[in-house]
Amino acid sequence: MTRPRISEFTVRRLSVYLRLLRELEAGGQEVVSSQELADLTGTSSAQVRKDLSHFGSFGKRGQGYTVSALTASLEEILGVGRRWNVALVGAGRIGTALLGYRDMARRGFHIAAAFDTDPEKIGTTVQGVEVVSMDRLAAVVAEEQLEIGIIATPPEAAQEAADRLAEAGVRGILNFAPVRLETDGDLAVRSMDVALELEALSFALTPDRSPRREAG
Amino acid sequence: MTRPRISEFTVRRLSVYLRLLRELEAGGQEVVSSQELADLTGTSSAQVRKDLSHFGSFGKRGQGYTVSALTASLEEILGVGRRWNVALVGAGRIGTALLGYRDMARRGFHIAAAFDTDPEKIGTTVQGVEVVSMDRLAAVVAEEQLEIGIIATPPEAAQEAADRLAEAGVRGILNFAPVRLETDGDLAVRSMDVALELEALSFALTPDRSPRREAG
DNA sequence: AACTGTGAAAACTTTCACAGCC
DNA sequence: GGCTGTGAAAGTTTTCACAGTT
Repeated sequence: MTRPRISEFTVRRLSVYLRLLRELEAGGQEVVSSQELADLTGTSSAQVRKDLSHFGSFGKRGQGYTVSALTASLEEILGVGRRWNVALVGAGRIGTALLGYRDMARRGFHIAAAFDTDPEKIGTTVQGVEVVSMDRLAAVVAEEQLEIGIIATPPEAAQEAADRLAEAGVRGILNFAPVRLETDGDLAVRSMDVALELEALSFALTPDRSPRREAG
Repeated sequence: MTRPRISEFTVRRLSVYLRLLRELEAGGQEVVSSQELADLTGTSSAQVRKDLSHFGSFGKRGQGYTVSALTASLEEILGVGRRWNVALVGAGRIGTALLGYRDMARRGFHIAAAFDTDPEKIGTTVQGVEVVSMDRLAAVVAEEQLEIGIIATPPEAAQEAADRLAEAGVRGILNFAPVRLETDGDLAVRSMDVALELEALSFALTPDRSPRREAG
């Protein structure tokens, strides 16, 4: 039996469970039930059990889950028990904010180099990371075995950044530019888009004024 | 007939369609088909038509959609044809990056004030916006009629920021802190979480090592 | 002929509810 | 008694496929 395709929803929740489990572990709690995990992460106990069941059987009936063991299992499942080397493209404000995000390194995501096209920036150091010319992207990605790329460029430069990262051998991209990236199917891509989220809020806060079918 | 609950998926896609339509309009294109919209935004033509059908009938059979008219309709549906006044809580690196995001203001989301607790920052100006003490949050939100709050604080300060924003009368929150916010049901909340997205990439790039049932 | 709008079918996700184990 | 693991049911989203309109 091959692993059934795991949905994005499940993966997202596993991350949330893991974050909580680490807090519980730091607080000295040794055992946790699916109900408690659910209450603290905003889902249902059945959902927690179903999510975990895709990967195996981690609890003891009548008892619950051992916090430390489940933490370790989720780290292995998510692949975060290791170091990921990351290439950042774009050393502007978003890039700088990411470079200063200490949590990222603590969680195993190490930004090895920041690439930019601005000659003023190249050669400088931002938050302790060197800014390197885009021309050297392929070489540095190969040399330092960077597997994940973060795109924090202006929108018009994002597609080329993605192309270059993919060609250089990166296997996943986190995209902050508000554009849809065209990529090969074997490249994992996720996007974060502030404008989209704000528009979703705007929709939620806007009274319905759209055309409507009559009743009856 | 009341409007059926519109899913987050649909809202997200409407935003994407709108962004594309604006580009097409700027490029002088007058008519677009659901197929073209789908190809350019990465979905299916049936999905485009179904999404729009929740709000009315915007196209002409045999012809397609008038770009300018559909743009205007989507702006009205999403509620982005107006100005939204925004409160930013946290004037650190993420806050600064957001303040510098020119697109936000151009799209109608105006950050009116940035709140912080750091006495060093209060009174200064970041990207043209004044940094104000958290003590004045309620007063400023009321006075300037701020309806949306953005939380860009450290995680441990996020819940209090949310409570204060809600109490001050904000109706929606965009949360950048990696915590789950407890809020009243009538407050719209959306979260953006870099760590979660990176872990989702990590999962996608990690070969399956989880326990497995035997075949047969 | 081209393309929309939409019920019906398929696919997917969540919840239910209970057997099984501690 | 308490709690997990899991099939089955319910609910949600996407895709299909075609009648209807220009």
